[in-house]
Amino acid sequence: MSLRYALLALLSVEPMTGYDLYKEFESSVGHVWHAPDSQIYPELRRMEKDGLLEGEEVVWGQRGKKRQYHITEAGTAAFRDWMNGTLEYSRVRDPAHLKAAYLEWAEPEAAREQMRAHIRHHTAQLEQWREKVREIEQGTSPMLTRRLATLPASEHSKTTAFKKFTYQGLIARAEQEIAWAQQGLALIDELYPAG
Amino acid sequence: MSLRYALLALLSVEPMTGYDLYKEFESSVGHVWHAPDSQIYPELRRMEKDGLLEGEEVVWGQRGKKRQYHITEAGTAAFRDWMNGTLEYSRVRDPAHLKAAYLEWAEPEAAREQMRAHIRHHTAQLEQWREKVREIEQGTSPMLTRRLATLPASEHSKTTAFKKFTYQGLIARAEQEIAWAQQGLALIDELYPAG
DNA sequence: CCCGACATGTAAATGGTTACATGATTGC
DNA sequence: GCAATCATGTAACCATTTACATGTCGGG
Repeated sequence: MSLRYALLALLSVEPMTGYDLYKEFESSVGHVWHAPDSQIYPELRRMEKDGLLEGEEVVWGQRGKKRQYHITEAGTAAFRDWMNGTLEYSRVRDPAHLKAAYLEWAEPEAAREQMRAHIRHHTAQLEQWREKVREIEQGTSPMLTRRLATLPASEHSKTTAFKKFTYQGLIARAEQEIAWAQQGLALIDELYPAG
Repeated sequence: MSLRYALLALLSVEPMTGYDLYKEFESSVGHVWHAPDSQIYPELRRMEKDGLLEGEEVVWGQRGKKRQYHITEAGTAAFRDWMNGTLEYSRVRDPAHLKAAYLEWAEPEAAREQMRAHIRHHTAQLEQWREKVREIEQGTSPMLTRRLATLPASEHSKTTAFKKFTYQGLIARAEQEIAWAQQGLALIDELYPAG
C-alpha cells in the first residue's frame, strides 16, 4: 500500500495530473518507488473516493481536458499518520541471492555473466542516485526546489538532509552489491581455474 | 516466478512433501526466499501438471497419507536452464527508503523509532545469516550435508563456497542497512537538538 | 485423551505487471 | 501532416497475503 503514500508525498507539494505523477515515477520518486501508469490512474480514483484527494477537470487546448488532483486535509493527515506509524517489514524475497546460493548448477560462464549483470544493474542505479545527490547539493532538483518554496526557511535543512540521507543509503547499498558481485567473480575464477 | 525455482532447488536434493518444503521455507531457504504453505501446495500441483515434478501418495500411519514429490528430468533441465539464463531485475520498491525521504513529516521520536525498527529488523536477519555461515563452516547444516552426500567429493567445495558467498552478501547488506539507520539516528539528533 | 506437530488444501483480497486501446496537443 | 508527448484508462493475468478449514499422527 506504499503507492498511495508515494502519491500523497508528491501531491503534498502541489496539485498534479495522473500523467504528471507518472512522469515523476519515471524519474525522481521512481528511484525509490516504481509504478506504471496503469496502476497510478485507478489508485488516484480510489484515493479521491476515500477523500484523500480532490480532482477537478482542467481544460487543455481546444477539445482536451485533464484531471488535476490536490491533496485534502484528510490526505495530509493520512500521510502524516503513515509517517508517524511503524513500517511492516516483509519477508525476504531475493532472486539474485537465491540464484547465487545454487551457482554450482550454472556453467562457469553463465555464473560470471550473472555476476556481471548484478554489477551492471547496481552500477546503473548508483549513477542515477549519485546524480540525485548532486542535484540536491546544487539545488537543481526541480521537485525539491518546488517543495522548499512551500516551506519556511527553517524547514529547508531538514527536508534537504533527509532526501540526501535516503539517496546516500541507496548508494551505499548499491556499492555493497557491486563489491559482493566482484567477490563472486573472483570466487568463480578460483573454483574453475581453467574455465 | 522464483518460487518455482526455489522449490526445484530443494527437490533436486531429495524427494519431499509439501509440508517438508514448507518447513524448509521457514528455516533454510526462508532466509533468501519466503513462501507460505498456501502458496507452496498449489504451486507443487501446477509443477506436477507441467511435468517438472512427479508426486506419489505415501502412506502415513494408519489412515493418513502424504504426497511426496520428486524432481523429473524435465524439472532438472528447467532448473539448470534458469541457472544458466539471466535474471530480470525488477524496479525499485523500497518502503523504508521511501519513508526516509520524507522523514521531516514525522515527529522526531517517530523518526527515531523508524530508524530503530530498521536496526532491529536487520540485526535479527544478520544473526540468522551469521548462524547459517557458522553451520556451513562447521558442516552442521542438515540440508547442505544431504546435498553434499549426493555429490562427488570434487563438487563439495563449489557447493559449499557458493552458499557461504550468498550468506556473506546478505550479511554485508544487513550491516550496511544498520550503519545507514545509525547515521539516520545521528542526523535526527542533529536536526532536532532539543527533542 | 489431549496437544503439538504433521499434512493439505480453498477462498478472497491485494498488489503489481503486461498488453491493449484511444484520443488530443504541440512543435517541427 | 507527422511524430513525440500529453492524457487516461480497461482487461487479463500473475504473485502474494491472509484467513479459513479440516483432519491425522505420535508422544506424554
